[in-house]
Amino acid sequence: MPELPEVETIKRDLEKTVVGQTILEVYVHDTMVVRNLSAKRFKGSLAKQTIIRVDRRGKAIIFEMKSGCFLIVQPMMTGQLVLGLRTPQARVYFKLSNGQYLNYNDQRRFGRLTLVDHLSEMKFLRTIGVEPLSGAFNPGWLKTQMRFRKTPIKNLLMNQNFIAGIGNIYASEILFRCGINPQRAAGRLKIEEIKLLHEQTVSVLNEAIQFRGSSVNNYRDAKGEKGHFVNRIQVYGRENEKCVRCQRPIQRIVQSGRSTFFCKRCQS
DNA sequence: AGGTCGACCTGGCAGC
DNA sequence: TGCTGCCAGGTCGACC
Repeated sequence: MPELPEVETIKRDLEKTVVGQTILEVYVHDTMVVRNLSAKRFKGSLAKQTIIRVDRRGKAIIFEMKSGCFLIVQPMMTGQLVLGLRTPQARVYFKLSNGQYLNYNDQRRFGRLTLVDHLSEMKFLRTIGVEPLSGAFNPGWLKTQMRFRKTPIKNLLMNQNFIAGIGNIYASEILFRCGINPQRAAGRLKIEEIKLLHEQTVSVLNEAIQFRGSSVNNYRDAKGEKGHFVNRIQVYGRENEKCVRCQRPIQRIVQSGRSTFFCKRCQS
């Protein structure tokens, strides 16, 4: 599912269309995706609400309502927020005052929609780490925070309480561009490597946003379209294919239960 | 506290 | 054609 660039793409598209719209009706076809309230209260609380702002934190999209409450959407692996006509597979959909529907689709049903009065009610938002595209994420901060961390650098990049928004695809891509082996202990990186890691994290994420994200499986943006960054992915999902730099086969290993793709020769 | 693992779900695909 | 096992972009709670 979507990582930071995909969620940011959805957020920017939605922002243009839904800000100022009023939710006329809410339909909950699958109560499982609404976690903290009954479907009835969820519908009752959101009906007639006007959306005044759309935001993103890590891989979550946040809708702020005029009354002051917030709808947080975590698409997880297969969640999609698609504007337009009603989609038959929608788990939840919102009828907007401009006549459009905002559909929440989610094949695997891992995703969740949460309604709160204060963002701090959500543990996910209380503990989430630094936004990698903000000024707070810089080489000095990274150096201090990485010291003494024994976990492999790839795991640390994916730790949402450390940096917000990097998932399995971009973690592999960032490390390939840096020439850093994903199994290295985070605390053992040299200062030049930390600077490179910072620089490549920012540039990979920005480039992916520019290309409207990656579509590896069923990611779709708010218009229901695929992203184009998939054509620029150099290692993720390319086990046994030739490394673009040295032509040797890309390796796949498993770290904390997740696949990691890298080039043994180019990443040390 | 830091770190790892299994559970949560559905569906596509490879192999038999 | 079926069946089985494996795999998938994330997060949480339980455990060491």
